[in-house]
Amino acid sequence: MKIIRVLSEPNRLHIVELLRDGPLTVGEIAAKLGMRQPQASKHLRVLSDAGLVEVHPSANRRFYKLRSEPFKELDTWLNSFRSIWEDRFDRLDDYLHDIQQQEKNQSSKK
Amino acid sequence: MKIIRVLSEPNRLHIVELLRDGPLTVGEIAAKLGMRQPQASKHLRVLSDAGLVEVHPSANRRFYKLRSEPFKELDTWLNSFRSIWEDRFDRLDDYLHDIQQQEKNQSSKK
DNA sequence: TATAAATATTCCTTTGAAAGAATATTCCTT
DNA sequence: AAGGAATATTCTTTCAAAGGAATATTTATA
Repeated sequence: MKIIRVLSEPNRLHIVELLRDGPLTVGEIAAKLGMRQPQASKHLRVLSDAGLVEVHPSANRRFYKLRSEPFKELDTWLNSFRSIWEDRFDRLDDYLHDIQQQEKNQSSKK
Repeated sequence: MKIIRVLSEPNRLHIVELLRDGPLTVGEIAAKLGMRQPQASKHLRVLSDAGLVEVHPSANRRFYKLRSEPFKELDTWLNSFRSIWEDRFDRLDDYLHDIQQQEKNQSSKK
């Protein structure tokens, strides 16, 4: 789950969202994000090391493009939580409520 | 997308995965993760501030439980990247699957 | 080949967040 | 009311990672 750690940096999240619409060069990314080129390169290095992007050199420039695997992985992980928001979990509230009642009764029992 | 920044800390990711199986108290979490109680409390504070968990006090203890909204939000965000890893052939299947999910959600919403 | 454009790397400084330790708070039990 | 268990908070220290600035590298073109 490297993707989460890597995307926790706001600029990198932004870069990934830019690349959602297609590959871009370093310069284009730097310009769109209002950052200097070295910073863009550094963030792209981190993204590349984590496997989130791949590079396609073209003449002078380098196009960065999203890779799918990390997103698939995140999707799989997220799916393991799906039962939580499909509201099968609400009876746990009742369970906790029962616990509270039991303890209340015990304490007032003597 | 606070959820990504909050889950970038490994211990917090671990806590969330523990809570996937149901609510736990601070002490239980600290024990299972081999960390000291104050650290557990501090991480839970961060998770709580970000809306990832909610608290259910019960006598001496406090049960922490996952909230669904941030996960839904992450799911929505992730879906905006789905075209990247599921091109042309699978599109129809995904569309149908999404429709089914939507109907499921609607019916459980009431 | 020299120069310019695009990109990468290195070094240094700064900053934010996590850990550690001690203490405070809350609530139950006796 | 006192003591104890569970949890929260505060303060300090530590450390990794991001930014800034300068420079190196690569590739194209004159």
